[in-house]
Amino acid sequence: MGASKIDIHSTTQIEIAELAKVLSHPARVAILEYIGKQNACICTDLVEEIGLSQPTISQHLQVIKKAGLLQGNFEGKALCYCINAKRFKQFQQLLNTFFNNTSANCC
Amino acid sequence: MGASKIDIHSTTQIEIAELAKVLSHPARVAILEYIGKQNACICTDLVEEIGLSQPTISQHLQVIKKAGLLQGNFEGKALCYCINAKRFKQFQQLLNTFFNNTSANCC
DNA sequence: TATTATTATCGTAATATTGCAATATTAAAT
DNA sequence: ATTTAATATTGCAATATTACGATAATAATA
Repeated sequence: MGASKIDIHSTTQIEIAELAKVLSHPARVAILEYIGKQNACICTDLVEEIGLSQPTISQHLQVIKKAGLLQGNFEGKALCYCINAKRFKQFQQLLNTFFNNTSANCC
Repeated sequence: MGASKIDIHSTTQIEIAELAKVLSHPARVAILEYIGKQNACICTDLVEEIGLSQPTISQHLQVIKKAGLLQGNFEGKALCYCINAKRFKQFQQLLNTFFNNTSANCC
């Protein structure tokens, strides 16, 4: 096969996986860190900041965007990327709930 | 290409990505949830619990193990899987540090 | 309107992931 | 020592991801 059998899992499990996938590549971690560090919204220099080609950065941005973690102006020149704080917080809470419900109680 | 250019990223970024990759598949989220829910260490019925074949479950367990999130007895019969609480906590803290350092301050 | 700077998309290649059937390995029990 | 129950490994097919060059699209500016 190869494709995931997502139909056998709960919606929460799927959402955790979808969001975790965003952080599952160091470039996307770096992109989020960089955008978060900037006070301004103009994030055009990600390419030389991260060290990957412009199409690759754009592709990574799509992944982050698709998960709802970015907001702003996405077309044409003078882009404005910034983190969707609400969704970002939601992500953090989802993970912390998972962590706290999954603590080990043996060994 | 296809392979990741991991050499251009910080060790923290790589570690976040490696750990996030564990949660980037709903089956692995489900496995961790199930093992965490058990009070005992014997977790042999993952196959029918999750709904994937035994080799597939085993493969997912390797991924979780490789990231250091499981501990116990890994060979032969009478397995004893449980969550490595220390590493698990470390994972949670790593993510929370990332989240707290990456909050949005524009838009 | 033409230019320019910036981002997105397309096409393609290399690698990784996901899944399972078949088989091998392991360790306890008979 | 054989059997048995449980997990790991191998081999393979299908799909997904990662990366980049070339090109298209976008919107502000000259």
